[in-house]
Formats: sequence, C-alpha cells, structure tokens
Amino acid sequence: MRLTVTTWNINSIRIRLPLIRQFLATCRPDILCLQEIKCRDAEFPWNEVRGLGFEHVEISGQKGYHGVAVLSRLPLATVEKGAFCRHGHARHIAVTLGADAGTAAGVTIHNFYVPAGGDVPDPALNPKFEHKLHFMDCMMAGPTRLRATRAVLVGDLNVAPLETDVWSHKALLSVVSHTPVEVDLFGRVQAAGPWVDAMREKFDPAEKLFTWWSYRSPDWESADKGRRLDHVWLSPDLRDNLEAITVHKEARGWEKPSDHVPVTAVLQL
DNA sequence: ATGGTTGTGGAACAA
Repeated sequence: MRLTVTTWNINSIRIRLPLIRQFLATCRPDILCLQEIKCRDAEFPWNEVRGLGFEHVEISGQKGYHGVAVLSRLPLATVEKGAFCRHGHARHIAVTLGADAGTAAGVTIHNFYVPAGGDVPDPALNPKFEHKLHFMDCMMAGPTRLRATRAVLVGDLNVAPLETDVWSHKALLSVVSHTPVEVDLFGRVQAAGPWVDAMREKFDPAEKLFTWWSYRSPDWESADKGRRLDHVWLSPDLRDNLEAITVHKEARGWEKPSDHVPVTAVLQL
C-alpha cells in the first residue's frame, strides 16, 4: 500500500481551514501533521476536520501559541504527547498506526514543533535559544529517546541545516535557524536516530530548497529569501520505501497563506 | 543596522 504523509506549519488552524480545503483538493494525504494550530483542545474545529475526511484526529493544544495535531484517515493505536519540552509547551505528538492500517500497521509518526529560539543566538543571553538547544538535546538523548525503526519524523524543526537550505549561507551564519551551534546539534539529533533526510534523498543537496518564506517580505517569490525549516525524516529501514517528496511551494502564494508550505512524502509499504 | 508582517486576543508576545 501507499502511505502519504504531509507536514504543514499552518499558523492557526482556525483561520486556515479554507487553505487546508484548497490543499486537499489536489493532495489527499493519509496523514496530515500540523504545527502551530494555536488553540486549546476545546477550541479545535473537530467537526470541520472530520468533515474533511480525517476520522482519526489527535491533538496537543494550548492557548494562543504552538500546538500540534495529527489528522489521519487510518486508525491509530497509540498516542503520546507532551515530551521533550521543559516548559510544557504543546510541541510534540506521536501516533502509531493501528493493526487495521494494512501494511502500514505499526508505523510511528512523530510530529514536532521545535522552538524557534528567539533572535539572539547566544544561550547565555537568550533563554529562548537556550530552550531550543535543550529541546534538541532531549530529542537526541533524553529520557524519551526516539526509537528510529518503522518511524517517520516530520515537522517544523526550525533549523535549516545545509548551506543550500537558506538563501544565503554567509548572510545567515549568525541568524537563528542556521547558526553553527544549531546545525551541529541538529546533525547529532539526526545521527542519534539515525534518521534519513527524506527531502534530500529526492532533491539534490547542491540545489536550494526552501519550505518557509517570511511574511515580512511582500515580494517573497521574486526575493526568494527562503529557508528549509520543515523536514521529513525516515528511520533507515524505510529509506527504500520512499517513493516521492513534494514541496507544495504554490501554497505560499494562496490567499491568506501560512508562511510555511506543506511537504508531502509518499511511502510504498 | 534596521525594519519589514502575521496571529492571538484585545497588550504584549511569539514567530
């Protein structure tokens, strides 16, 4: 069977429902992982989301900020949330597909929203940056250490690791998301799985590849000062099951867009 | 070096 997984930082699910509908008109993933839903569980548009065809919905929400959700057409067996974050932010949810999910049964999907880290790239001066590093430390080696077998890890990881993951490597060396300390730690988190960078399996690492363009640039497309902050990682046993990756860049140009675009992985299981 | 925009919630904060 084919398993299709999309990750999308939606930047408020309540005002972005029309955009999700627009996306689903051309791409109908089995699993849609959302970040920055920005609502409490009770404020989540449950009925609308079920109306979109996702019968199985798990969310970790909080008031106003952050928040992650997994929307699934396939049955889920287990759900975990709340790990990795010292401050109790809603930044992670993991699901395992149920025994009745065909050959995808037992696959685990981690959905992450790693802290952005503020503006100053110095953990001694900026608590948000220190928290970002701590969060990644927990992903790598914490008590809730990830087990990378039959697993997919997606989300807004808020790090652009490669020189080609930013519009200008030189210009962004001291900009949070692309600093050497973050990139180094990001690499160690990836190696700890170990995890396969699925996007770079399909897109030449020598080519620029972005998933986010700031709102603060009205001419985002012509300026093209993007970054690859959103990621799809696979456990190594699933590397050969990866059929395709799509970066839905067109979504950045839709009406009232998120600043992030969806990324979709197709696995043949 | 600065400022540029968006969302929540109704000021200030996060991104």
